[in-house]
Amino acid sequence: MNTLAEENYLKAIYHLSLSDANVSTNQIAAALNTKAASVTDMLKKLADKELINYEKYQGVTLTAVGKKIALQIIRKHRLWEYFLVEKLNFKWDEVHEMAEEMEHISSVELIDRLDKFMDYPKHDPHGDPIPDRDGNFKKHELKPIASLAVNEGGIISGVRDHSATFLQYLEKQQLTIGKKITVTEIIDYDHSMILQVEQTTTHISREVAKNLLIVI
Amino acid sequence: MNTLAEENYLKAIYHLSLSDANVSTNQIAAALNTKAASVTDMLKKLADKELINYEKYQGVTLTAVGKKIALQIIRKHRLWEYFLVEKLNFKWDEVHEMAEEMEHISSVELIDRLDKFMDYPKHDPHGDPIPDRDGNFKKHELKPIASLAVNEGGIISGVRDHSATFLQYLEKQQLTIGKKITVTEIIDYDHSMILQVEQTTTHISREVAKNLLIVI
DNA sequence: ATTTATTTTTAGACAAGTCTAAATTTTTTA
DNA sequence: TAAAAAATTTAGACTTGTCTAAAAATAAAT
Repeated sequence: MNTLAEENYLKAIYHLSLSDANVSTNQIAAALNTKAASVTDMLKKLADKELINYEKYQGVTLTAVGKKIALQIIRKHRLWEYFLVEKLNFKWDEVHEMAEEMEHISSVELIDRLDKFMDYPKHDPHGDPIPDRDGNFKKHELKPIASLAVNEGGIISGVRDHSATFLQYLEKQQLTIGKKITVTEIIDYDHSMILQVEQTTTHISREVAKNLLIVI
Repeated sequence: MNTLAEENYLKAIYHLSLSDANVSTNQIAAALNTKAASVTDMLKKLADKELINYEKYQGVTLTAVGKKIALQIIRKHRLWEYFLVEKLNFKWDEVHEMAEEMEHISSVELIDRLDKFMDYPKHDPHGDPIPDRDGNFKKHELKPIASLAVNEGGIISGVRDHSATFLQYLEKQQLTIGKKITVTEIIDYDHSMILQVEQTTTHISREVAKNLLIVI
């Protein structure tokens, strides 16, 4: 199998390649809190194992095999997050670090049984889709609240920022997954938005509106 | 915290020190499938961290701190084994390897919540006691069936050999935790024993009788 | 009580993964 | 399009944990 470091690189490359097809050395270094020189060393090893396509100075993409491994790790991460929240009653801002460790437990049988135990959840506590055992998942169309006009709305279904502070803020404002929201006003000056959230009214900054995702 | 290797050494030393107060380099090497030279290196590191008492050529004992860490790891191992068997329906001979990985998940809060989720089990699927969060557990008096005389008996409550092949054999013979057994005959020639196990009669070798433990 | 055998430690080496500093390539900008 | 800036790679070093081979210490045996 692959080492812990290799798994973390593949996962980071996968996530980064969602926004940029070609992932750069510096992007990876930033994501993994390491130095560009270290990344270059590892990229060579991953290329030798044919898990990434790598040309010096040109950035990387995952091979089919590399992508599959990355998706298995993400599957494990998200299933464990679901377990921690739904079975052990952790809050959604508390589970990331633990899942970072748990995603490296190797047994496939274990994760399939965990999936069954929880009745095959489709999304983790932050709304991110959980790939099935073959790495497939359907990405529903998420858009940031910031992209809405007045009187438009939808169901809160995901976040772009997964930091604990952002999640805690949302929790406090009751802006959690599943809530129905409608934009009632957009302030010209700073593009902040006033939302109708079920019974109540909330005022959010553009920063927040950009990081909170809905499905229409 | 401690590295994975350090944790495995502490755990191995703990287990070995149950039979020998002073644990030798070679015993540790055998337990961890490594070489004596590697063990010596690690013993120096653990001694520097004051997790073991180590005098060259004299073997080692755990310090109070080292023992506490070892017991936390064993607590985690056994709770995860219980989870795998009771919640995910694995068989008792399938869980050891998975728990070997899971025992290194660091969060104490996680393991305490897992403990609560399962309603504070006292024993793992093999009958071994699960230490509480402070490392305490009461060891009930287990004795091998081999030590019994005719007409004596008890409740199967543990195993000395944790290998999958032994556990599978016991499963097939219905010699599982909780079963009440009585010795009906001991064969002089090979010290094998005939047992009454609930409704049925089973013949076991001395080898098996030495590795199957009961409480009277 | 020496010699022999066993156990343990030391010395030196290696792989994985990381780092800093310097060199090289690519990109940007004037 | 040449010079400056930014990004990337190379070179060499360090740590952790492991190994083999040789040396040293302890235990066993004649």
